[in-house]
Amino acid sequence: MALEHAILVSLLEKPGSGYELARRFERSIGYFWTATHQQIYRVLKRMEGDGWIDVREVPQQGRPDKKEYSVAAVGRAALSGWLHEPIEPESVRHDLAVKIRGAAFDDPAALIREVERHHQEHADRLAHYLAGELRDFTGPDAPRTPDAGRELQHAVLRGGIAYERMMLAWLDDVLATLHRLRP
Amino acid sequence: MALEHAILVSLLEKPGSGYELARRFERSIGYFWTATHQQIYRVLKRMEGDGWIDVREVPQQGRPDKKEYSVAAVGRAALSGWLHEPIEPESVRHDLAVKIRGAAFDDPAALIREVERHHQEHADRLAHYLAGELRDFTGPDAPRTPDAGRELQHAVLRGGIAYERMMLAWLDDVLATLHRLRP
DNA sequence: AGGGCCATGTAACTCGTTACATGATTCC
DNA sequence: GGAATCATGTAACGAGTTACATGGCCCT
Repeated sequence: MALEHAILVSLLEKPGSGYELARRFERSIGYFWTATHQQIYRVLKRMEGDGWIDVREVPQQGRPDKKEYSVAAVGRAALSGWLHEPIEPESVRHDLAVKIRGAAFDDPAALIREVERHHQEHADRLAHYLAGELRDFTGPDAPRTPDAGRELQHAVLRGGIAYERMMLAWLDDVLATLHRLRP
Repeated sequence: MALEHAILVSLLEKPGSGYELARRFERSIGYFWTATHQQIYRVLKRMEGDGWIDVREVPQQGRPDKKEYSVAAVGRAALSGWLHEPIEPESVRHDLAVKIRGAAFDDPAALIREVERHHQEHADRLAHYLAGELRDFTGPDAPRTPDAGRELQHAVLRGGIAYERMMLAWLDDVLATLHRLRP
């Protein structure tokens, strides 16, 4: 539902091709929304058909030509409309929680490795976000000029950081529980 | 991908009908997985066809008859297999984060109401989880006998609690940011 | 008489994932 | 020579959402 809106926001921040959008969804946008290039190309087609975005063919040397998309007036209006209508808080989906409750009917100790893997993955993500924060917001090379857009991006990033820290603490808790259950 | 496994876990904890499963997915299971009754009935059909679960028609008085499902040996094996294969940590999806970044191209102050609504909703969920924790795990009426299944359920619930607390703190942060950006 | 709960489902649609496909350039 | 990056897509399938449908019981 919100993929088209996420694309609009990203294109407003900076116009770009489907490929570039896919890369952004792997990086900065990735900590609150994910999408593959297949999905993105499909949605871009539809958005173009609906007049939400404009395309510009950009010939390039040494690499394939690309289509650069930018937000049209209709798209901006669509985004504004969406921003003003209320949405429901997301419901969470945690495969791992299903596994943890399922472990009661299997071998709980066998889950330890899996939980440790997840712990590592979240630690990596946290490190990545913290590096980004230092680079773009709190480090010495970060811009000092006040900018609403940057402030809001930073607030979202802080959300990603808080999420990863919470997950790490909880996974520690789960690991302790699993160890306690061992014979 | 994990809905069928979530159903298996729930049916192992206690057999029940599609309707009862739907209710559980609104309550206890709801803090790590959601599903509507339409989805559940569809998947139950498939699982029954695959021999994962057994059905028993239960005639009732004063209410419609129901089909009580329980996990068959094949289903137990399927769950065990799934528990032993690694899964990737979930990627997050946050509509609200899209909105916050989008607010830079609209009126940031208009988002305050929306963020406050989400704050309220998460506060409600937290209160609900804490009440459940007191009732089932930490209160005076909670069972005292050591039980691996209960320990694991409690660990998952602590995850839900940690998540809601994190969200509340982050939404406070976002609100402060939005107020700071006001003229 | 009307609303809510119990109980089961079908149908249509959108969204997301996985696999397949192509082709040039750059770097090691 | 082979892998990685840039760049765009199609096709098939599985998962999730929304709307519609039925019908009896219980309570006010």
